[in-house]
Amino acid sequence: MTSHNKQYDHKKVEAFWQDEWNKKKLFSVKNQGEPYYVLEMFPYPSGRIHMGHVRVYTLGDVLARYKRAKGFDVFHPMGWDSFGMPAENAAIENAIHPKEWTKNNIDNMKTQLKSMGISYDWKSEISTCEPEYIKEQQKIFIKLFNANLIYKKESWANWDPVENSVLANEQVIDGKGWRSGAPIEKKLLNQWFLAITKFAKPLLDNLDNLKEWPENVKIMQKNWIGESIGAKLSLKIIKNNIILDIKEIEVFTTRPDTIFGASFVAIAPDHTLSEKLSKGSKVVEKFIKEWKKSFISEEDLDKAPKNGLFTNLYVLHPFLDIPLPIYIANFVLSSYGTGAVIGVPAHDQRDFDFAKKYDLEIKQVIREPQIKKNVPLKKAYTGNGLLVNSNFLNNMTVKEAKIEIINRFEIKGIGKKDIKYRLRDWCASRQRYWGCPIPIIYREDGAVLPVEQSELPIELPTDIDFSKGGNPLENHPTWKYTTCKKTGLKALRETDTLDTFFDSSWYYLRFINSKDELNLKSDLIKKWCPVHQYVGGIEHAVLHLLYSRFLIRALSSINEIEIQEPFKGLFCQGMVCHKTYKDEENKWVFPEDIVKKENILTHKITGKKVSAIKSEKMSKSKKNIVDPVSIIKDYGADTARIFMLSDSPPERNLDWSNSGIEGSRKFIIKIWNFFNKLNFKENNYDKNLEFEDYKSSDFIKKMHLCIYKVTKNLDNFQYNVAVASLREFSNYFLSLKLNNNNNEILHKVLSIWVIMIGPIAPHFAEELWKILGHETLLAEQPWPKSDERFLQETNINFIIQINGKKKCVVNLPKGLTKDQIENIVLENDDIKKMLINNNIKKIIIIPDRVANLVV
RNA sequence: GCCCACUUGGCGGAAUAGGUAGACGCAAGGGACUUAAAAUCCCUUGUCUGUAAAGACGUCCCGGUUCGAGUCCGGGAGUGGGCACCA
Repeated sequence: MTSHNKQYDHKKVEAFWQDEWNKKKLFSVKNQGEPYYVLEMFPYPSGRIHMGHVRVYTLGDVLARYKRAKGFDVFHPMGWDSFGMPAENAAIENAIHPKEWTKNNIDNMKTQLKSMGISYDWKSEISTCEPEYIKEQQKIFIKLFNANLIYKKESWANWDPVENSVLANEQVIDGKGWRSGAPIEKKLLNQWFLAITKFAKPLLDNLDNLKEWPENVKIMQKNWIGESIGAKLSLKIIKNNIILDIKEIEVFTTRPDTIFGASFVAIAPDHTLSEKLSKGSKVVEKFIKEWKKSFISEEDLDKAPKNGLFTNLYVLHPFLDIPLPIYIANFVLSSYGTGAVIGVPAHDQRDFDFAKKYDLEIKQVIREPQIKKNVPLKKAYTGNGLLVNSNFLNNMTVKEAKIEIINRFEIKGIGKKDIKYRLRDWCASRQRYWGCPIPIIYREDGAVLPVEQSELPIELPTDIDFSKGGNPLENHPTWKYTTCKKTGLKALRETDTLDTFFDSSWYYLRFINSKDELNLKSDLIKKWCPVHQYVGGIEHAVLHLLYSRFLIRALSSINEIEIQEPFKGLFCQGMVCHKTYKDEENKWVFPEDIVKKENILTHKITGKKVSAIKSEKMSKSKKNIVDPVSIIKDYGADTARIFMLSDSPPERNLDWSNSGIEGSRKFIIKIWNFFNKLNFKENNYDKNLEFEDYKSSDFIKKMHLCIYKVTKNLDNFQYNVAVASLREFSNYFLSLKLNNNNNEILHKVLSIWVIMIGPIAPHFAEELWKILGHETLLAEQPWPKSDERFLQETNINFIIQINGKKKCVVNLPKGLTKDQIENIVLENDDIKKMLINNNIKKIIIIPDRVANLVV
């Protein structure tokens, strides 16, 4: 038994129990019970965990421990997303090899993660830069290559001149590289693409079946895939004596109903016609050249002025026989639809802005229902209404007109219904060293072939020189030179490596049998997949999660795997935020360097005045980082965990505060002191619980209510409320005036409470469990069940309202009839007084809840 | 510009099914203990009126549905996040 009144030594306690769990291999798969795969997004090994990690891994661990207690066979692995840019940057800046840098970081982060006491099955650890992982990934690549789901094409790429590499569009922020910050230029490159657009429809449709995904993530993916139902339409070019071999332009429009309002056609600067025109025209050539340089984010472009260049060409309006001018315009994207649009200024805002600028006709063809007179439009009208000025479409609704006009297109043989997606194929090529090599060779006779299986994995060369810049593999003296094993012909290796999103698109499959050869059709994968609960940041709502969904579908379409979706349940946690401060020179200041005197904030060292800005996501640049390693050292993992879980709902942002972490520590010490005052003698309990003020039945009732609440809260991811419910009940037992501290009921109730705090503060709970005299491990205890009988109230507080406002509360037995209640209400003295000058018009009675008198 | 989310005391937040708004915590104030401080414990704390009893108001704003709205519907404002001009 633990000695009394000793200090709670979190370092000793936490290390001890982590060791015990480890020795007993508690967190390995048991192969009994219903399988439950809990996975948190694996980290990039930056070298130090941050508060965001602490939050997400705490959330995942609460779930894993809770499900284990509930009898599930929990699989909870952890690994490393270990390829990527920072290792290469470190190599350049600090002359350390990426492999070594990454390995050191993993070692450090693993130690830090272990200090948090998370219930990982470390046996299954994986790292995406290891040869075993690369090998399996290259096999997957070859499968997709052979099925034509990976292909090479020339395409505009975002060229980062500092990194000498291509960035995906979504990796470009404000026209700059998301890591280098360098302005991005357009460059045409031949690159590897994954055919995600082939799966646009099923990826979209199956979102409806992801019942355990947050609605906002599904909406984001839906918008990202962006299905548009419209029409494809061919327009004849007239008065064409410039380009003779192009006789018509194909446009895609989602609003074919507005065709009678069309006043121009706009094509993308890289449309075939634009390119042809540029060869014969200096003006066009200059316009396109400017467009190539002016790569800025699409968002900025949205706000930027619409620019266009008249081509001196016209198309013929298919129904009005009038010429419509063709413009090359900066707001038309070649990657969407056909790269050409038909401009209807009255009913599309971009077309409206363009028409205003170039003085084109704005002809309204849909009447707004509210407005009667024909007032000139101030902006485009995109809503519903009846068609006007539209010949045979007049008086139809938008919906009817769409159907009719497509009909007419088909009769005339100029167009038809068409569906387009805004989703683009996934560019997976990276001109970098620290990534998975693409297992392809280019033979001297021109053949492009996958590497033979027996040669896998193709590993990176270790002797690498970063001093030249550019693509290190391309620059390596020997690595790329090889021969074709079948023919003996000379060949060159592909020197692009894979986007790290590829690595993270299937890693959850690798965990399952991390050491053996990957068999995607194995029973183990069928047993554990899809992942029952995936936890991670909302920032991955689209890319990572959509790519993962795609990869499974691609493999499943070629019969390589038998699951359709990677993640059954998804939970996205909020960011960890902290106050930011700036001094008078507008420089960020560390919060710990600030002193407060009479409500004036000053810098501890410089003495300069400092002002609080706001609470923002923790980031190094804003100096509002709190280091979890020192927090765990000073306060302990359990205190950090309790703080992470209290107060803020997991899906919302959490504000770091010192008083919050202090409060969590006080709670632990308070409970600790209480438990140390107890003195249970096993097998010698007093059966009758005696309190000065309470009946034991109340105590048991409250305990069952607590079980009910905490269980429900955990099931609903309301971890903050679960902590509150546990504190609420602890406030109750802490306040009891005990006559006897060796009581069986008390022992039982406290044991149950300790089991329930287990997933939240696991080391602390083990320690309390020991104080209670148990010789088992708390982590192995089953979750308690609340007994319905104790949740039934015999009396309820019944509310009496007058005109919907609460007037008084009476305590009534449960189950009274409406008539009985009405009598009681009308006989109530307070109510009688209030009714003296009023006539009752109506009485509404909801038994066991409320009565409302309408007067 | 477009899309999404959010808005409840001094603060973080709670509130099955529309039925006692403010659980739990933080901060603040008062008290006890102490030579003193820290720690701990006890009390108070949505706003307004009132000595009090009590009453009125109150979940971003405006309107609606309802006997009854934090909760449902329509419109608006503010804050945060995302974005690839998606025709």
